[in-house]
Amino acid sequence: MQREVAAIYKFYRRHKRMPTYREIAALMGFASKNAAYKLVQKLVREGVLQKDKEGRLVPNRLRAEVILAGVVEAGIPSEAEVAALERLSLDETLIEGNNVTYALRVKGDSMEGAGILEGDLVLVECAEDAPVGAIVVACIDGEWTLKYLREGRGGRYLAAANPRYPDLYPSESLRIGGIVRAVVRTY
Amino acid sequence: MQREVAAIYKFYRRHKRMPTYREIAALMGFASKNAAYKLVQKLVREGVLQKDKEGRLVPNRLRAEVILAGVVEAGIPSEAEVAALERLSLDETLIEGNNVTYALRVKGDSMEGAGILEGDLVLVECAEDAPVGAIVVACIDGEWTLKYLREGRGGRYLAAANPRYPDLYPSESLRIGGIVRAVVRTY
DNA sequence: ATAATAGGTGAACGAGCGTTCACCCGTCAA
DNA sequence: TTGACGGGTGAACGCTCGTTCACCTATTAT
Repeated sequence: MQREVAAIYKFYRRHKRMPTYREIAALMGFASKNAAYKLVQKLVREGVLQKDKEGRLVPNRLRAEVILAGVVEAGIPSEAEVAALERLSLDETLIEGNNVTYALRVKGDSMEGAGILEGDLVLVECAEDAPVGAIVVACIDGEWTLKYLREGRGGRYLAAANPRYPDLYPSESLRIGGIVRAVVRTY
Repeated sequence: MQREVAAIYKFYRRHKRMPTYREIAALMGFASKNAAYKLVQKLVREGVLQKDKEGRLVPNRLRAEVILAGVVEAGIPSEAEVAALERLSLDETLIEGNNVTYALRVKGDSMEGAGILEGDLVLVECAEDAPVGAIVVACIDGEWTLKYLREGRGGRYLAAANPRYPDLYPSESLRIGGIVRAVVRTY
């Protein structure tokens, strides 16, 4: 039972799609794809697999996504509570824009005040413009940096979140490369 | 051109499968799925998309995931550089442990010094024990909280990363619920 | 002006899809 | 002994898939 599910997810990982019933039958050694159909029905009934409304097999979110368990003060949920909780795909949540998203490793402590530390990964959506106040990856006078985008009398400039760093006013050019959409830190 | 590819991969991320030609047509606003077919053919010819030998559209795994583009100082890579860069699936990277991983929303500013702000999402791997020094979700005298796990003469205690908060020594019990493996913040 | 081309529509085709039906055969309970 | 049942086979059904064909514009090159 568990072996069957593992085989299906192995197929999914290798092919980046769920198998057809014919392929499941081959995976399990069945001669008839109907045997695979009945097996899948059983697994769906048990909640191990899922189908979308068109009947296509969909990878179970439990295996692919994070369980959103409320706030810290609520603590770790019991196994019984987990069923009712929302799921969250990080890939989906963090890369939602239509533009290309890059991950950049942060160097230095200039954005420490905004909770962005050295070594963090920032997810940057490519954009040539950004709203004032956003955290941007920008090229100022030929050098790339990660800062707040601010606007003053003299036009736009870059500001660190760390008071030990001065504001940066462009002497020649200020080109925005992208907007920071998310910060990810792993331990 | 880049917009179309992005839309297709956005569909892939949301549905965990590639779209059919009919769905691509809907995505692009075409009335005929043949327009989608021709578009895909062009993209395949350019190597932006791939098909397997059965003619199914296959995600160019290089695009379904985040492009790891080096450090901030290197800036946004040009389209030519992108081909050589590493890719990264956030779901896979952030949920690597064998135990169940939960996402918890952070309340309060007690871990501000560690770059964990109010509203951030912490990914917590369930565990009943944790190494000293780790950031843990723990239940101290019946209350759940997010702190550093420390050890002193009197045994283990919890410490905030914000100096305005006192260390917490358990008067009765200190139960560890999980270890913080990652922090995610979206803007 | 004319031809060629890129990019769209709409209809059609065979193949493969998910699904259903009828049937077979061990196992187990009544 | 009998009958229900779980798990398998094989054939069949519509629907949707990828693919092809004929045709219709605009735009561009000759």
